Amino acid sequence: MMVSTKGRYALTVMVDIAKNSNGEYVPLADIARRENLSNKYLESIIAILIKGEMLISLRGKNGGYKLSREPKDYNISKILKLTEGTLAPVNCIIQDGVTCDKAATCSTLPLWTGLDRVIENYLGGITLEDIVIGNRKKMLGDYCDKCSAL
Amino acid sequence: MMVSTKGRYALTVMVDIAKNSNGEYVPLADIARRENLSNKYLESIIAILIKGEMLISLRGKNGGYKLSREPKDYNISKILKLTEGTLAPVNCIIQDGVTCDKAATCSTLPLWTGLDRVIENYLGGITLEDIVIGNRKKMLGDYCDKCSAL
DNA sequence: CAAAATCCTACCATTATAGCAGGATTTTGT
DNA sequence: ACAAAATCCTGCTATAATGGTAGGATTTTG
Ligand code: FES
Ligand code: FES
Repeated sequence: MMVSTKGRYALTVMVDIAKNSNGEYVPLADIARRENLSNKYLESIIAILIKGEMLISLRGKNGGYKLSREPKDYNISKILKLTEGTLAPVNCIIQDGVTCDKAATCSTLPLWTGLDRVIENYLGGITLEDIVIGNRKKMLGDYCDKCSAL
Repeated sequence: MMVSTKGRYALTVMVDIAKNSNGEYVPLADIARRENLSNKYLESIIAILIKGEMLISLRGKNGGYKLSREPKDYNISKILKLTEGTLAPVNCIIQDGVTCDKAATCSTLPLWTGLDRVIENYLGGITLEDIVIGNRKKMLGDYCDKCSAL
């Protein structure tokens, strides 16, 4: 599994806030109830999103969380990398680079590098807005005969 | 991490045998020495490859392992799925289908489905031969302006 | 000043990962 | 016949990651 519940719930939270905040702060309890997720677990995930400046928080009464920008200005790849640490398909590849002593002679490395690029290109090309409005064409694509990646 | 050492080593083994067998059976110890991997761990991984009919084994003196077909007839996606169990990027998606009670109303599901397809299309389009001969163009690709997935 | 809400620190159970050990079995070459 | 070479099988183990939980401190509003 490449994306754990942490990353998945993080994205769910972002989508929930995008849909339910009208410039207002959305309380954690509301999100947890709507998405049927653990209050406490969400709290720890949201903390990461705040440190990564994906969300803005406000304490106290009428507080909660809201987006720091427009949905169209969020890139899914960045949201997932923030929470998951990396989206690299193998340990030989870390964010922006290769870390493997066998890299110089490894014949499978180009495969992993290629896979990493395909994933990054896909997720990097989709925005939070695409998910909110349900842009199925962009997410599910239609067939591309040139590179057969979609 | 989407592909653990199990899948990575499995692929390494396949490539090693493809390169070093000339129709002969290749002994485990030789593979482990060449690839600098644990004898015993490889043994357990190779057992999976045999059950999945990726390799043929022969016991006793002059025994070892060899490919069950031509390198060009192995699809990387299948090799990795066999050893990893699944390549699905999230738990909501299992081999050939969706398993999530929220699937019907989930707005992020199309994203995961799309990602799954992109991965499957990439890995499914590359063969063991591509890796053995170092077909960098196919693995690393050149830019596709239509779907931007490579 | 109380209620509503986030923030912070620490803990914990379960599962997956990455192996290791030892002996049983099969086959070949002499 | 028999020893050497090799796979096969069963079971074990240490470490890390996952998926949470608990409890209280702090901040803000009405
Ligand atoms: S084993 Fe790490 S790059 Fe190939
Ligand atoms: S949470 Fe499983 S499909 Fe969206």
